[in-house]
Amino acid sequence: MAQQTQVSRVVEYYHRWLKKFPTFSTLAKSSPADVLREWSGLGYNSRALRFHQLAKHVFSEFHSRLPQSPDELRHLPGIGRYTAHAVACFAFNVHVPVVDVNIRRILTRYSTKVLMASQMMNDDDAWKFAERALPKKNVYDWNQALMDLGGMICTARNPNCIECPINSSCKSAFNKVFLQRQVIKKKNEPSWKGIPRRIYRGKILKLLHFHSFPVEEIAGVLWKNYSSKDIHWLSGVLDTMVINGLLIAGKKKYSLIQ
DNA sequence: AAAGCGTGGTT
DNA sequence: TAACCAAGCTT
Repeated sequence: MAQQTQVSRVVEYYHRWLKKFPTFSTLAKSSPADVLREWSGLGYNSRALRFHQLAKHVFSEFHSRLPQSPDELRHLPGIGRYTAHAVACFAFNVHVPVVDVNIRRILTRYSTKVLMASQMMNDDDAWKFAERALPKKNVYDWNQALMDLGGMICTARNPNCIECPINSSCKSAFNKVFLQRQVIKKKNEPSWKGIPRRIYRGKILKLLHFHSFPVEEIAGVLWKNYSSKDIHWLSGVLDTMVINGLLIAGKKKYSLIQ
């Protein structure tokens, strides 16, 4: 849930989720529709489907027990390098580093001498650094502390170097030029009628929470009036969502997978 | 391997 | 207020 999402926003979903799906078994036996409805509002809906897939896999193949090593965890759907290490460390107290966006930012700032480009250290370098810096004991606390430092002090914008416990050895402490502003890169994300496609996808998914609709009715909800080109574009979006496993296409209607 | 993915709070 | 940002991952 916390992938690319603030923990503060996750907390309530986390508790609701565990109440509804207390075990891998219950999650595995639920429908994608249930899972997506419960996830609604958190964003990145594919994560919910992958979590569902993960639960099915862990339930049927691993007797509802997660593996404890990052290498094994990594094979599971939705589990990448970060999450594998985070679960290993925080759930099973395995002696491994963790590199999330906060820690990568800290490591970058801490070790960067050249302040021209406010580029983040590349992922492999960050992981090597984190591995090398890992203490012999209390790795759980170490990783938590770094993430908290990144979240509360060494923030992306306006880091509070004055209160930072490592400001005396940090290469970019108090350096405004470097710390002020992050890289400005434009996404140029796909859009239609000036609205990003992901916004449509979110609306569509929510619209289909409890009813199935044909393309025309979905279009009617999205736009006051629409053309055949709009229908064509929308059909493409819906088909992609079907491919993504978010929807199924019936004879005439689209719906969640019950 | 760069693009694409949700949403809501902050600056 | 438009742009940035967030316990990343998949294709």
